[in-house]
Amino acid sequence: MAEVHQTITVTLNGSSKEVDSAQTGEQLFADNRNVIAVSINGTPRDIYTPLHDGDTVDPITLDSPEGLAIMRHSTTHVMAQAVQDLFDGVKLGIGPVIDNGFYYDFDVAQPFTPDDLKKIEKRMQRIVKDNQLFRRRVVTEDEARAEEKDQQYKLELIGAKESEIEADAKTEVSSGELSMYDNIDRDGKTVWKDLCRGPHLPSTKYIGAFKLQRTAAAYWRGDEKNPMLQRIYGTAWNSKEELKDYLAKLDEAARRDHRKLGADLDLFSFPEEIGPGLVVFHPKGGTIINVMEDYSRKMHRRGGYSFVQTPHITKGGLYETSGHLSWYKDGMFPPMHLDEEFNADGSVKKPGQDYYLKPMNCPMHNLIFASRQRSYRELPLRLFEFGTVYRYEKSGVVHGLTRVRGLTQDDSHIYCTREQMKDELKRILKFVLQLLKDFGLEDFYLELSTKDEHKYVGSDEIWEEATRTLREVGEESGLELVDDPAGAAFYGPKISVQARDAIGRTWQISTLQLDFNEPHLFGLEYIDKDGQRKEPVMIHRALFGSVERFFAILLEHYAGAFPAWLAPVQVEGIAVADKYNDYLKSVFDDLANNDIRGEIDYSDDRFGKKIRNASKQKVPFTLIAGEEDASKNAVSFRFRDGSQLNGVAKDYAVELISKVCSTHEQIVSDEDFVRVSGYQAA
RNA sequence: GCCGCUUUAGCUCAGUCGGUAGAGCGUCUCACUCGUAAUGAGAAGGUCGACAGUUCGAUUCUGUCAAGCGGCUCCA
Repeated sequence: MAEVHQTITVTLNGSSKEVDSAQTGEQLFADNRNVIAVSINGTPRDIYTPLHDGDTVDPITLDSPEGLAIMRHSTTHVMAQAVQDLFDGVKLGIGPVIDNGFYYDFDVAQPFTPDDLKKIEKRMQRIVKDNQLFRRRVVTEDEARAEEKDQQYKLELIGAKESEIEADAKTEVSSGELSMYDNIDRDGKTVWKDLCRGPHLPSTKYIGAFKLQRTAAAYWRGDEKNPMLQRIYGTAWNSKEELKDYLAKLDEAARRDHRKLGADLDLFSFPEEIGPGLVVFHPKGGTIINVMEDYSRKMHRRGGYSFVQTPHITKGGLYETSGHLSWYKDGMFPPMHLDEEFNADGSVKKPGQDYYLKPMNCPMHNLIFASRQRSYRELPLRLFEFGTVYRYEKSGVVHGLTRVRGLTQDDSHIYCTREQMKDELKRILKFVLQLLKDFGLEDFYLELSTKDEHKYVGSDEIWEEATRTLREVGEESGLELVDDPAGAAFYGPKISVQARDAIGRTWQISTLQLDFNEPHLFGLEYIDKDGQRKEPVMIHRALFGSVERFFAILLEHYAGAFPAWLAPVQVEGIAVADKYNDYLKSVFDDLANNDIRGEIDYSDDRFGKKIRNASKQKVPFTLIAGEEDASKNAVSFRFRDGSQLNGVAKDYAVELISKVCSTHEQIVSDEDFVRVSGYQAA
């Protein structure tokens, strides 16, 4: 077939350009070897994709986010090829790009071993070295079926409607047409092929540095009724340095793991005798929890909240009314059946009662609201409690302090009128952000979770109003607002506050949920100005979320080096020799009288060892006393970075420490200390 | 709950090709009394996760269970 050359006009770098119709991105951007694909009218395509008159064409370079994703996706193809080379009868699932890397799901006879991963990685290196071309080939549905006849999972995707395809699977079959990608070796032979939407790199040589990280199992299409496939996770970067940096970041995250720090710093444990997901806080962890709760109580007192207290168990009827029993029965501990009595013939004389551990505080707060007639003058009524709840989390999901079976929520339910609700929500959001900032988190964004069509109660109108109100509050906050479709609880939409920690990870922390349903289910009402009974609106909110989880987040955020106000031991005392212990004790008595948490190391370790221990325990301030200090009635400070402030008069030292511990400042050096305390040299 | 891996002293980990175990740190004791990240010596500490099975004999092999880890699903 003879090629018909004609001149077409494309928009390139914002200006029109006339080019030969045989030209593709490959020729247009030939001078920049970093261009590995093109964006045609906003859609990423392979670099050799034919252009048409009127197209807007932009280069996609390897170092752009799109380019990096294309490189990672091409790497998963290489991985799949390596796996099929090395193992027989492998069926392919899907192989999408994820944050920082990629995965591919395989149906194999035997799960992969760490050794297998090494072999696969080696094979991948060879494929990359071979410099195979990635070539796209459009196929009809019938052709695709014929080519993938042994690949049951691909066949399923070929048959699926666009709307039935999960986000991750769209890398394979979305965009209206089906295509196969062939890997072609130097001899022009197709050595491997995969059903894929693309785009891909021009060839494997553009693949930078990659590493296979771990294997895991995953249900086909994320459904636990489907077969389990073996997933291999990998990460890929444009250079060895970037890969190294990324792996270092993972190491840093592992170093901060709250489970490890919790043991190292003697903060908490999960005794096997108690059961999975049930934590005990040791004295130091308990101290931190107390400081957190005390501060939170103080802020809530100032914020116009009323403190309530409710029991840990209840008759089941309460959760039937709220709907939790029908929605979350599997997530609740099974009931205790009490007070059942039988007749002599074995028949039931008295049916008895089912009592449940409470999974939620809201129904109990509703009963407090309903305990007497309420006036509009009382609204907004803000009930607050550190409420401990128990949830029967499935065995495989329990994880450190972030997913437990017993947890304490800093839970509040706010009852207000529809007119008040928007202002109240804004007020709460402000309150939340202030509190989180006081704990040292600074970088936030919001997520708006909307109705799950398969899991909700109440009318569409109510959901719309609630969602619209939350969206307005979110938008007016000035923070970034991200949508989370179908993420809401069954009773109402929510805004959650996401915070970035010291190493850039995001955590969902506070939630604000708007609920028009529960007040109705519980028949809550107040008497309005006009004497009419009206239904209040209810706002559910937790700021820490769970105290345990927030504790874990802080622990990881600070890597165990808490600012002084939160630190379990604020000051460690180390005498240069035993004979100065009594002198040091007099300083620590003064500190204790000023509510400073101090501890003297009376062990018979040597001085250097005591310094090392205090340092490993990440105590903010170490006070040292030896001959030089005692003779001058002074002490010497040592800070976390090893810097010092020597010969500070004893009383002045106590004053300075009291002052800095009343702030929320993070102090790591003598300079920080001088700045925050206002220290003046004598 | 599902898939895979793991479980040896308080912690981190060696080890036994089936004949009931060892180090470092920590703990305790003694000596040392020392000025900024590990003083020295000694001692205690383990039914080798639990229960079955195979075996003359099981920490080791097999099975079941439990707990932990990495994921999946779930998360009011």
